[in-house]
Amino acid sequence: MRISELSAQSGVPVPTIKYYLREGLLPEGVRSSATQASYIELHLQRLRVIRALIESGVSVAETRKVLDALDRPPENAHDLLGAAHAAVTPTIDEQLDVTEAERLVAGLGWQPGMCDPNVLGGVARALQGLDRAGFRVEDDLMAVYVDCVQRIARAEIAGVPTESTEAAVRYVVLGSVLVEPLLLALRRVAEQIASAERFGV
Amino acid sequence: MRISELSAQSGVPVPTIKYYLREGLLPEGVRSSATQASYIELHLQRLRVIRALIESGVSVAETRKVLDALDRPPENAHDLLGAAHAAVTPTIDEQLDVTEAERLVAGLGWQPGMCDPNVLGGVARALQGLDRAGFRVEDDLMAVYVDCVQRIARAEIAGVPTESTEAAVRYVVLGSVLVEPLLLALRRVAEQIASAERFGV
DNA sequence: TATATTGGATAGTATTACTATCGATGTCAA
DNA sequence: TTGACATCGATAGTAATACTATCCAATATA
Repeated sequence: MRISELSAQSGVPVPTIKYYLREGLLPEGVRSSATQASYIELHLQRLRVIRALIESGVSVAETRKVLDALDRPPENAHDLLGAAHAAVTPTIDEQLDVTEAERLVAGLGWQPGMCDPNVLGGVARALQGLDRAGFRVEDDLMAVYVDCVQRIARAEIAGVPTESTEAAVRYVVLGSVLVEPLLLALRRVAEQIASAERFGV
Repeated sequence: MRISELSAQSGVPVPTIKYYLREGLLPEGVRSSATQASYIELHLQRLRVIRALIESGVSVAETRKVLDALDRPPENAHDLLGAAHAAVTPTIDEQLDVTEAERLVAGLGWQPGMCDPNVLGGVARALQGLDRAGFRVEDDLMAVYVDCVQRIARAEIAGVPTESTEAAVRYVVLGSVLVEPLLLALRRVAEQIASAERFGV
């Protein structure tokens, strides 16, 4: 497959594919001469993953990190998940108070050192944003949030395929990132329906 | 309060405040002369909301729409939620197939016309992204997602305060948008914990 | 052999979210 | 009252991001 066919099959313009090659998102094709390289099905798949990530709001730089995690999977599944999360979680600054976040995730069975500091910091940052905006989440609602994410996470982790590392890697890395827009979109639909139920159409 | 004090109190630089004024995110202060305006507590609050939204990943243009919904609330709470969702949901293009999305949200009690087409389209777009990336969500996991967002949405809508329109507006508009980062962050922590439980530390 | 395509390099563009500067006007402390 | 400083409003500049366009020499392909 030449680059023009890769473009036709994927719907991604040739200059954009070249850009992804330059940025290291897409591995080079097999060079047959100075001005020829051939691409295979793998490149097409990868290109689709790239588009899905970018359209999910993941930046090019983060996409590269996610793909790196896909390509060079850490020793075990747990570190792999950490790598995927680290790729899409901005690093936090030091002066963020995580005590409230720690208290909150204690309800998830969290104990010190149990997860990536940046991921915990993400909770702290979200709480800070709510607080600064003067928005308070009631305790019982927060309990619902915590309980639901726990159910979701357990169902997700229970479903990690074990037949091949390859499959597990895809599942964990893509699942943690690509499902996010789905969850947010579903929540909006559910909110509109619940609102219609309560306030009439 | 002069603009410099507004800046000091909020931590937002003066040129940025001027930018928000220009963009219509922040209402003008009371003009006392050609080169003087005074700002009140309301401006400080509004500025904090603006920062919280923008740091949640909402664009300036979307933030303006969210704030418009806060300021000129529609007749009823249901339309209000729709306005908030519309402000942060990109409009979808026509050639998106929503049949799969409709089938999915049927589990939420959805029926045709029950929610904003763009919000439903958001589900369709998320499903398309997963599909294009070759990622399949198993039916039982999807059922957990649907069940959880329903529980979350019902708890949220049940908690809408009724004592004042002002409070209801804040709750619905900010709650639907500002809670998103919190949910995603909590899910990541829950995933890491569930992963640690399953695969050992 | 004529035409088209490719790879690689470089430069240009559109958008977003600020950030800086300026001049006329205005405030306030000494 | 005088002089330093602040403010408003307008305009222009900047940094980052994600492409998009153009060019050239080197092949392919018809």
